[in-house]
Amino acid sequence: MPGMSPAPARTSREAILVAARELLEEEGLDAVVMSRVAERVGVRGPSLYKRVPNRAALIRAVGDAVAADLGRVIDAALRPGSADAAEDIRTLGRAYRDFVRRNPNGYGLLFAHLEPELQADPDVLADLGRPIVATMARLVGAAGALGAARTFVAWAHGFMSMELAGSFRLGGDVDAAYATGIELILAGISESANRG
Amino acid sequence: MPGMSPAPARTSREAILVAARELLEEEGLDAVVMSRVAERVGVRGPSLYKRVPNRAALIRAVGDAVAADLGRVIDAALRPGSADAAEDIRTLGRAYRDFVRRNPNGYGLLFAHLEPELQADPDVLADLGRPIVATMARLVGAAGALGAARTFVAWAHGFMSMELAGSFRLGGDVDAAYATGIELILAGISESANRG
DNA sequence: ACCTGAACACCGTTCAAGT
DNA sequence: ACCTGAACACCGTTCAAGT
Repeated sequence: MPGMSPAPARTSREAILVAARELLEEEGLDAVVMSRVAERVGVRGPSLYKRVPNRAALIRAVGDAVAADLGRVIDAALRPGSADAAEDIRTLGRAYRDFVRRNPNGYGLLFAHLEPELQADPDVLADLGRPIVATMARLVGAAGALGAARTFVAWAHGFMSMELAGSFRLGGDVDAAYATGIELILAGISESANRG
Repeated sequence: MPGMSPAPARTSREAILVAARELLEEEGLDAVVMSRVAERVGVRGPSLYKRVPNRAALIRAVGDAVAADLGRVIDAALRPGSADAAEDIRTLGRAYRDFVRRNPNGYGLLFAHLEPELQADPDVLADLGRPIVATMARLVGAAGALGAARTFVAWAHGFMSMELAGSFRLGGDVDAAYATGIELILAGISESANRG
């Protein structure tokens, strides 16, 4: 028949991304091996290169997908019209932690310091911050919003980074420390806003 | 002569660690390749296995060395007898950032989420926190010290993690954001301490 | 148009043979 | 006792040949 390909596609870029992300979460970044990804989607290693340029690009694309999911989580927590911005930040803090614990290795990809060619699109990451800045603006005004958002995000990210790395080894309740941290940051934010 | 080795050592574990750390800082973790480390110390790849069990152990040892250096930086900033604990925390915050910027890839090793076999000794990392908790105890009392230290360290680590990853892309002055963050955290700490 | 096996380069690691 | 080249397994990537 005219228009019929001599060899129909047996997989898709989407299936490859899903397989790579599963492998990442199940066994870590080292397990994301081209031949293993290929096996999961039913082809051989070399066939992947029809859909992705190379392994680094595949991993970057997985990071972009994780970032997109995280963006949806952030947007769901922050309703622009809500009356209580501080409560939105609390909701965001909890949702953020839930997301990271459900996607630990994918999240690790977003802020991995190493090997820039594996890094997700920086513009996508920057966009994650915008709704948080907007919510902070409702809390402390436009002038202090960026600084407040950066402090909150740095704290939340640092906390999760350390929790995932198993760095909380001095005892105490980690759940409680997270809740305390949110309140401490919120207190510091309103304190700083009142002073300046 | 009796007691003389048939083949004298041409390198040392220490030299290997130094070479690996240099390579890490100069070109990143992927550049820490056994044959390249060996070249720097004047032997061939297989000879390294007389001094270190394997690449993962070598990288863990580099991480331990970085952690030890960071520990000295922390101890230098926090003088147990000083009158002003809040000022000690400010000093620590600045010293911490300076250290991370001088050792970006080494620091990245300490909190890399990926590949647990590359992770530095968790007990060594935990010890880094003890003097910080002690300083916080002077600031807010023993009860809130651990929570305050965790919030501060999570923020500082998160900030540096994001700065290294190039995640601050919404404009503004990053130096100022760091200084603001320290004050915000300190304000939140005293606020929380006064309340509870 | 896509898939495959063969091939190549690169790297971690082992080991027998040298000194 | 340590060093080395050869060898092996594994992986990313390319490519000629199939359909």
